[in-house]
Amino acid sequence: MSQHRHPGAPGRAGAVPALPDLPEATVARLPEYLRALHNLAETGHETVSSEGLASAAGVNSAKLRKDLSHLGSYGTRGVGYDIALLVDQIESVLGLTQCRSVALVGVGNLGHALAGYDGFASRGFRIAALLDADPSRVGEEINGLVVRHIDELPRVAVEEAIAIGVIATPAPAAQAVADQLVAVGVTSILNFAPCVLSVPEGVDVRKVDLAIELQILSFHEHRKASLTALPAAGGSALTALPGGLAVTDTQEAIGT
Amino acid sequence: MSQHRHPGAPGRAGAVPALPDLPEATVARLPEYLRALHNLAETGHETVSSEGLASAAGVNSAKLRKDLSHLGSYGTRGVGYDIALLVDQIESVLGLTQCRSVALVGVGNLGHALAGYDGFASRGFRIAALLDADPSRVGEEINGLVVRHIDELPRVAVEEAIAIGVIATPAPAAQAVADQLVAVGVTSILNFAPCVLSVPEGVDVRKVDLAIELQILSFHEHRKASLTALPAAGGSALTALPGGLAVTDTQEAIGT
DNA sequence: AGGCGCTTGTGAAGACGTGCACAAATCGCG
DNA sequence: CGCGATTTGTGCACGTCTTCACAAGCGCCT
Repeated sequence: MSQHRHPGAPGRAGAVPALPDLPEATVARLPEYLRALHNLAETGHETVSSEGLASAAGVNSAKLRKDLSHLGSYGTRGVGYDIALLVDQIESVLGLTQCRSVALVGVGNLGHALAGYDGFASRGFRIAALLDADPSRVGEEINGLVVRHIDELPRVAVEEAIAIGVIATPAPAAQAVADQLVAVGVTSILNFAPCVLSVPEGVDVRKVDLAIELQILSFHEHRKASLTALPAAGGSALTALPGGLAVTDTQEAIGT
Repeated sequence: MSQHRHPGAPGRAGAVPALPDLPEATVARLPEYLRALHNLAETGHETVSSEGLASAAGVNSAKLRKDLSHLGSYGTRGVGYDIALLVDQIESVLGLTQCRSVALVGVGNLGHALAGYDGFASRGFRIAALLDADPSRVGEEINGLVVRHIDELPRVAVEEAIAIGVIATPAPAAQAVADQLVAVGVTSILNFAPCVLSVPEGVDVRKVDLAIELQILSFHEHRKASLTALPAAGGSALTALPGGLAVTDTQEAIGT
């Protein structure tokens, strides 16, 4: 399929030493650390303590230290972490030293927005192709890119060296698109369609469902409402809300 | 703030017995079950086994049974789950029996798409207000809703009984918006801006970062590439890819 | 040079989530 | 009426993740 090759050393110290088999939970947090580090670097910092970086990333400092230790960290006791070095390390581990090309399938409401989202380019991803099955959408130009028909995927995949596929189609079309992506050698898929994709082993699928997030919030909202309503009485009471409300672990309040 | 009340019984058997303090992991999966159940209901099914529902939702059947048992499930041994009853149960637990009003702040690229996303309405959420700080965007009509200035938030929050705030602004503006939302009594926020929000206790924040998802995929892509490249030799080898590839837990391949 | 304060890295314990495997329960059929 | 097929609900063991607490290491100041 596609032959990847890490182009030389990351830039500074030792080249990728090994792939230390990181815990998934750690991998999921590394991008957040990376973003926080970039922010810190832009504000002129040279080094940062685990405490500082942790609060910037919204996590516990012990967790952060353990996460970084997993990738054979480069901190200095009594000082902290060298920001530039750490950025290089994390980017190297995440495989961000090379720009990966993304094919976006489905140029509807959401696809349109994703095509114009500049957060991708700024993190080293290049939207290399826009595809859609609807002929009336083919030919449209979005953000400097022309929408092509999904049947052109095989050619596009080779021409643009597509590494990642993003599915932003309606749910009924998603499985077929996924099959087509897999057929042309894509092994990483980001799925925005509200459905389960079945893919062969070796293909990674991550799902983002906006409605699910709202429903989870709804649950907590419902629970909070019950907690403040039930303890009072049964009827319709305009109870003054007590000081201590419910707490969840989604994100902790940061004092400072 | 807003007095919620579950309007009578869910529709059939016992009214919400209590709030059984579900595990977070379970709560996160309930919406997925709900979607699968709706699909099944539309295709004419009356009941479904844990195995069937599990595969439709992309999870393990044991996990599904345990999840459902947490909310005092209503399955019948030897038969399965009554779909209509289960839908009512889950919707009741998630607090979806009432339609919740959402305020969407930030009508840029992403906000535009979210405003037009019909997946919200179909799951019982109503986008009740569009807000933006940019005067040039105020007054624009999107999907039948007029964009209003963020300073009108206090009035809008009361008029529309806003329960959930969605932040789709650029990162630098997100914290200020969050503060404003909290100030008008919103206790659930869905944040699309790539930054950490600091909110008081009792306020739930869920974050969706599209770029982070891509970076996680990038890591796995990177790892898969290393696994197929390193074991061979050091140089540039066009190694035939072995049969057994890497597997991740994000989503398993479904054989059937 | 030596001590002191600060910060990292990590062992260990606890909390949480997952999956197996099986007993209990229900239905349908002879 | 009883039996077998089927499926739920769950006790238990295992693995993963989190958090605490502290020793080891580093730089700075005297």
